[in-house]
Amino acid sequence: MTPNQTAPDTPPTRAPRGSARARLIAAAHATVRKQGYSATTVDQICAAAGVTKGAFFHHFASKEGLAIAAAEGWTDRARPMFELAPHVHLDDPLDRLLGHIDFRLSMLDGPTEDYTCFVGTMVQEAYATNDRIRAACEASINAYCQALAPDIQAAMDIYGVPEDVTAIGLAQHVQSVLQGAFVLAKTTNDPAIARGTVTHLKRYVRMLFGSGSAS
Amino acid sequence: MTPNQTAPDTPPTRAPRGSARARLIAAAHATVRKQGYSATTVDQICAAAGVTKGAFFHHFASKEGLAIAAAEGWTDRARPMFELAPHVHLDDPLDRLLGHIDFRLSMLDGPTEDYTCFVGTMVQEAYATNDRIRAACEASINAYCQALAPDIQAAMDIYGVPEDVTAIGLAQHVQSVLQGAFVLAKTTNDPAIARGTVTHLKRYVRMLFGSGSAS
DNA sequence: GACAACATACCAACCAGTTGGTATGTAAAT
DNA sequence: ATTTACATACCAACTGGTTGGTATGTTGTC
Repeated sequence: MTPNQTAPDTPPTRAPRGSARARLIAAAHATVRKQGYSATTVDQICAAAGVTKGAFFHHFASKEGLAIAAAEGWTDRARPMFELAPHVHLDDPLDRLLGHIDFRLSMLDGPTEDYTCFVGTMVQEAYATNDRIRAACEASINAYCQALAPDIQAAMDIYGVPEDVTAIGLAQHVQSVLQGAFVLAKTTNDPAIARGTVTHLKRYVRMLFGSGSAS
Repeated sequence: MTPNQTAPDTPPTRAPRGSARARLIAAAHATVRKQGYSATTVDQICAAAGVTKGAFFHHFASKEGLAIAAAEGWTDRARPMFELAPHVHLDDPLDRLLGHIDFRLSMLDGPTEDYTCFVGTMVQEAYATNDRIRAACEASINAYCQALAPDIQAAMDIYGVPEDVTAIGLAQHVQSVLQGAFVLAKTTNDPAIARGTVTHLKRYVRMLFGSGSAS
């Protein structure tokens, strides 16, 4: 007759053993993208992950520890998404670059927190107050730019670009426009402006490489 | 002999009466740009402004109230800086636009928190959780784009641009690249990448308008 | 002397992190 | 093939410090 014994065999849908760490990182991604880092509490992350605080501090030494692990996890999560996209199999490197921009453009849809960047959001709150988090965010952004650079370099070798344009510099510009697009999208809570700005980016890349691709 | 009575007549350099509101807004700008909104406490803002909590809640109903006032104050603070810059007196609207980009480029120097955007930082933490702050940030960004649009439109009328490029859309792109430049600068705590990305923006504008200005 | 502009003292809620414990797996010893 | 010993994974309750906000007192100004 005890009221909390609704059924004799209903452990409250506890998450499978061993999944807590991954669930906490995923919960951090979701919650921080929506609310920012400081406004996100450890309790909120635990609730979203479906684990208790004890599990949290078993896997991470502190909230900062999770933040750093989540920044690394963000890179791991993004990598396959970009590497498995269809445009990577195109022959022409410029087509691959433009295909990537189109791919990023197609992601700008749905709720804001579903397409914005975890590390871009977090670094804004951490750059001056927590250098370890800042460095973890830098590493993640840097990995993205480094992944983009080879195709850009190959396109430069074929088509040529104005002097003092570098592959890594243009990759950083791509990343920069995307991050700015996210900020603008947040001001209206609508991806329309973001799509416009990424479309400008695509036009710039086309113009830079002589307005004609090989295909 | 009480040790904290160093001098009989030293009121602890209290701020002049009537300045508290403006000082609090300026302190909010500085502190939020450095730490973000959530990590910034009311006590910190009061300390930076040199006033007490009583003064804070005399002028603002809540922390949210200050945030909204500070977003409006950000627009007021930026306006004269842009309107009084020398390039606004150039005859050619494209020269004025390029002059503005150069002006923004020249601001990318010194400590990160001195050139980044208050509303851009704040909206990232507020877009999903506080619609009043979000709307105040939107208004500030929008005012900037609206201020930029007339020169862009005039340049378009003279030089022409590809179809489906609009003045307001290009103004939003300029703002977007700047916001992205700030995010990238925060990842390295160095404005070098930001300068690179704004240089790409300048090249894009030049190419868009046919690569030759009037002057 | 009345009202605005502050200052001081205080509070309830909240938050990161701790404590002490339990459940589950695993490997060596018998 | 058990038992013993230990390690990992997790949980619920608690705590000390912090935070946004309030209640009340004081000072300058018209």
